Amino acid sequence: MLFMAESYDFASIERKWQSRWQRDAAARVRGKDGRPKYYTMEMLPYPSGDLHIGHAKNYSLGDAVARMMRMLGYDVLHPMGWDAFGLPAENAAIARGIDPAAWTTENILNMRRQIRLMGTSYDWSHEIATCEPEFYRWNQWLFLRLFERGLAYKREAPVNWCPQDQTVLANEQVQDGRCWRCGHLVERRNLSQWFLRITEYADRLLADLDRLPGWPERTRTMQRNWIGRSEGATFAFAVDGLDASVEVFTTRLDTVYGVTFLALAAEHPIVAELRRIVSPEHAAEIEAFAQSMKSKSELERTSLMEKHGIFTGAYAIHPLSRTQVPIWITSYVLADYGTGAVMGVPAHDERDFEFARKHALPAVTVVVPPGDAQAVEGRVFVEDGRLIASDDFSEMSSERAREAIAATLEARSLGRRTVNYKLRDWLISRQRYWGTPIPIVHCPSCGEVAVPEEDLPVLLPPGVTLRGEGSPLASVPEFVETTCPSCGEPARRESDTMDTFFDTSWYYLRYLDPHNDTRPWSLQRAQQWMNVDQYIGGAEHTVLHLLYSRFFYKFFHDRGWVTGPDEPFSHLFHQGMVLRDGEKMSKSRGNVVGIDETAEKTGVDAMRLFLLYVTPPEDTSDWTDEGISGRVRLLHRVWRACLPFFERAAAAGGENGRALPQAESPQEKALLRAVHVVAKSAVEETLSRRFHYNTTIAKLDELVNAMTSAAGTTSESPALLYAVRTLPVLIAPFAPHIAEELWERLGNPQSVHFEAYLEPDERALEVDEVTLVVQVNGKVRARILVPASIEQERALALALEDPNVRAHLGGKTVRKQIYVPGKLVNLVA
RNA sequence: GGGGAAGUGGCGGAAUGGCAGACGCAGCCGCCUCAAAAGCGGCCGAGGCAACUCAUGUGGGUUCGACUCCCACCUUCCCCACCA
Repeated sequence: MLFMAESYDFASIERKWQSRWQRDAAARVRGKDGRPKYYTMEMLPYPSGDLHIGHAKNYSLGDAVARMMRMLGYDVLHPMGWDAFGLPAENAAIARGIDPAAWTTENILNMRRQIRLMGTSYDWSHEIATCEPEFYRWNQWLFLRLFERGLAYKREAPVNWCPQDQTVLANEQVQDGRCWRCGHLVERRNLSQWFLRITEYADRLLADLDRLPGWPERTRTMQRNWIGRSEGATFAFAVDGLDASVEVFTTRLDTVYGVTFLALAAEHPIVAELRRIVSPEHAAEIEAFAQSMKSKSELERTSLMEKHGIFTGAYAIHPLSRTQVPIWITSYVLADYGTGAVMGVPAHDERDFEFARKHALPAVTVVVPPGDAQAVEGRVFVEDGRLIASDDFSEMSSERAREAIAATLEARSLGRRTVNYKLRDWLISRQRYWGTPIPIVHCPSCGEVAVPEEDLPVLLPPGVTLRGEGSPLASVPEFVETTCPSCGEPARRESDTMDTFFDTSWYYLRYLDPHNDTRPWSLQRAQQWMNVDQYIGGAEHTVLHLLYSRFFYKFFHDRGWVTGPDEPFSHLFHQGMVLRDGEKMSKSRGNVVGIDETAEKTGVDAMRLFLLYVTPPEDTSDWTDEGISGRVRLLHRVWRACLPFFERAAAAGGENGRALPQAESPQEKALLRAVHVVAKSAVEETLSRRFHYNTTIAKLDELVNAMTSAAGTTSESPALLYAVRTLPVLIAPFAPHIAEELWERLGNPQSVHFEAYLEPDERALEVDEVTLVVQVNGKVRARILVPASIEQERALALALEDPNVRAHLGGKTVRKQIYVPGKLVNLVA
């Protein structure tokens, strides 16, 4: 051997191209050059410190999509930013006695470096960080637009309070009765808080899910369930001995004659009044029960399933039967759903049944199954059926009875048909520092006054000592003490900050126009770029971020700030998690795969290929060191396949040999086909938005195998040269560094990422010969090699000639012949 | 309790009505090497000497033909969960 062949040195190749791409701003959008727009983005990260492998999977996929779409001729906007406000920064600041801004900035610097280290193609000229005044002033501006429309309001209500994080939480942020962030049990507290009236949009948020075919079905279903629409009726029971009534909501008006008690939540406003009219003993019991409910956490009250309750001593009058029913206070009625009171129908509701049995309340059967009416006596029957013992409504079907009873209640002004939602208004106040100050001033005479637009942003005061208790901003006199913008008298500034989900409900619009200092974004930019064509991120945001964003976008649409469809994300894709050797990665387990180490050990091209190859992107992937070494091997094979052509191809000039050559042999034909099979897969997986690049990369393996064996027999074939010249284009979206390096070494002056992707060529994809499977009665009995263009007659004749086929036919007559061109013949005897 | 997704070799997966197991990982054998690594070539679901038979969670069904479609069941994972 005269000299050592140069081997694939991923470290220097990756370093070289990352700095060159950054210098050339290679991923900038092109602007108006007639190409169709494509807005694709990944969910922006929280700057927690280090990029983890889950981010890497998200961005490997997102970057492959962006690069594919660019090479397919689109003007691609692919931005990145930072979800930079939030509790971890504040907690880190408390623990270390530092400024959350400093901690956040440091993390952003590190993670931006790591995202670049992955060789991703983001257009950094659109970068945003939500903690910067030039971003959050527009949070405040948008809040004021919501406020002036009555969609932002302050109200005292029982809310979720996390004692660990010392702040309130939105419903969506309570999981299994615990804080989504720290896992601490959530308490119930009555506090005055800011809400956004998302319930105003409940109907549209629900109905429009049907107009999002580009969203995963499970995500739409989960949102549907979360919104939880139910149709029913609301009607009132008069309280005996009191000039007041209690409204109840029900979806089962057909069971109304089965009511044997009325059940109230402990917080129901009528409870205080009842205490006045009942005996002192009952009043004392009511007080004690209400107190015991108050002291219990939401989880204890609702998830422990034990149904507690007491009789109040008061009675209500059934609006239809005019009978007396006892009024109970129970643990299982929710204060903030429906009316906070329910009609108790033990015979036809599981929960009422359980409660009635425990407290010896009677059950009255009023709906029976069509067949055996006796069968349900003494048991709970929750299905629809035929009514009995229900005055004029007896003998009706449940469905008809619901209509008829509702009509009667409406005619007599006793009630009305109503729709209820599980969705509650979105609580956005947070008693924390590191978030957007709510731009409101509380004036003793004027009430809640909006901070004038010219005074925005209300800046977060710097240098606040954070102790992790109390409301940090409330303890800063220079911040809180102000004058009323309306009357000029002394007033107090609102000290709550916003939930960070406010920031991420519209950040995709700020990306479009990140430096606009007169508006959050311009209508022109929104018209040019919205909607987001592809959004890729984890499934954990299904009912949080993705629902809030839809709400905001509909509001913007109604105000005319965006045009076109009133949904922000036309296509949504959830990538799966990444495990390591079947286990979750965590610092405590010590099994975290670091981006920096991986870049050093295997290179990021191999990492990107592995993450896309190991599973379909929506599935959970398992990171193994052996697995990634398979992708490293592939890249070495790619390199070696191209290596002998560096000098020759460069000398021949980049543009030569781009046309599909004539295949001189079956092997060459197969090689050319393998090239176009990769292209076909890549294009189809991209445009279908299935993104199963695992199959594309498997075909790339096959191509490289074919190139390796072709090189073993002939090194001068035009087909092999064509494959070598085309390979960098094929792999550019998935392994961008090696693609660029090979492209340059093969004599191309311009970046491979500006090339058009290889258009799958039908001539290259077609085959001359196919293996026809011959079945007899559905079982494979022969395989015959035939010309691809074979006629049906001829194929059947050849099939019948096969000795094994004849043996299995055993002389019987063929009753039926199935012929699938290019695939199989089935002879049914 | 409700809803959703999924069950295929030792492992990740491919095939979505037409040759089950592409491609890779692991393993085994060989070549190369003084040796090892790398690389290259081969084998790799089970049974059988073979012809073949069996095999995609289980049981049915539709079909010339089912991993794929339908029904029932089992298992796993995820989400919601006293929402009247």
